[in-house]
Amino acid sequence: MRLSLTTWNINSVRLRIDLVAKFLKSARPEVLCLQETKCIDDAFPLKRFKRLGYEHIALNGQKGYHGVAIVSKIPFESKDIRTFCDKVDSRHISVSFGDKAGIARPLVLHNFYVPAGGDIPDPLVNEKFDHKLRFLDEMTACEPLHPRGEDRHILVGDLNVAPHENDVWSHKQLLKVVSHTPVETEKLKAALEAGEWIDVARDRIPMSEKVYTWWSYRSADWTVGDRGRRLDHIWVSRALKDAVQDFRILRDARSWERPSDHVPVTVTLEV
DNA sequence: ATGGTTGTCCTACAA
Repeated sequence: MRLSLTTWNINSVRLRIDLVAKFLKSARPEVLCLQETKCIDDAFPLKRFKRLGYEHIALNGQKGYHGVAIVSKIPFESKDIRTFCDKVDSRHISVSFGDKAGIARPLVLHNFYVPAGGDIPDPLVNEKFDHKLRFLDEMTACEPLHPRGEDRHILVGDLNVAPHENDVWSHKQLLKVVSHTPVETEKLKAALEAGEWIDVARDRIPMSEKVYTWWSYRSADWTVGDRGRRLDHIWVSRALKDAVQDFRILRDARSWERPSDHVPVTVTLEV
């Protein structure tokens, strides 16, 4: 069975529901993981997704900020929500796929929205950066994020860290910019290694090649200088490494009308 | 150059 799965920080699902519909109609992934939905669950555009054929929906929203969702064409067995750093922020949701979807060996999917961390990369002065670092530490320590043996787990989301030199437009110029500071990149790599995850983008694309999924709104023309960062990630457990058939970043979506600053990132697996 | 833009929801705040 082909399972295509997209992660996309949508920066308000209500404002951009037409862009989401446009994407789903053309790409038709089985599963879409959204971050920064920015609405309470009662305000989520459920009917629109159902009309598009995405009838199975798991929500963890909050008013105005953050918010994650998983919308799916195939049914899931169970849903789980975790909290981090003793906050009620909506930054995680997970589901598992199994018999109901015709999948014999279970698949567990985690969708994350890691704190952005504010502007100043010093945890002593900037509480938001401190929160981000503690959040990453908790991810590393979180036992359910340590798939072992034949466990088939997928972790996606806006992790708000660009871990490698070629995950940013200028390694040198971004070393003191939140998202690419050594303390963050080391903590993200620690989380990856603790779970023995495969970073699908870097498993498929040579380290020497620039790869971005986000371009700031704070420039008149996002294409000038191609000043992007790779903040959105898809990780799979080792048991799924050879199941990966395709990986793509829909860069074009950054040019759509009233776009999100992030673009959809899709993996296709043979499960 | 130390700016710049966007979204939520009403005034700053988070990203």
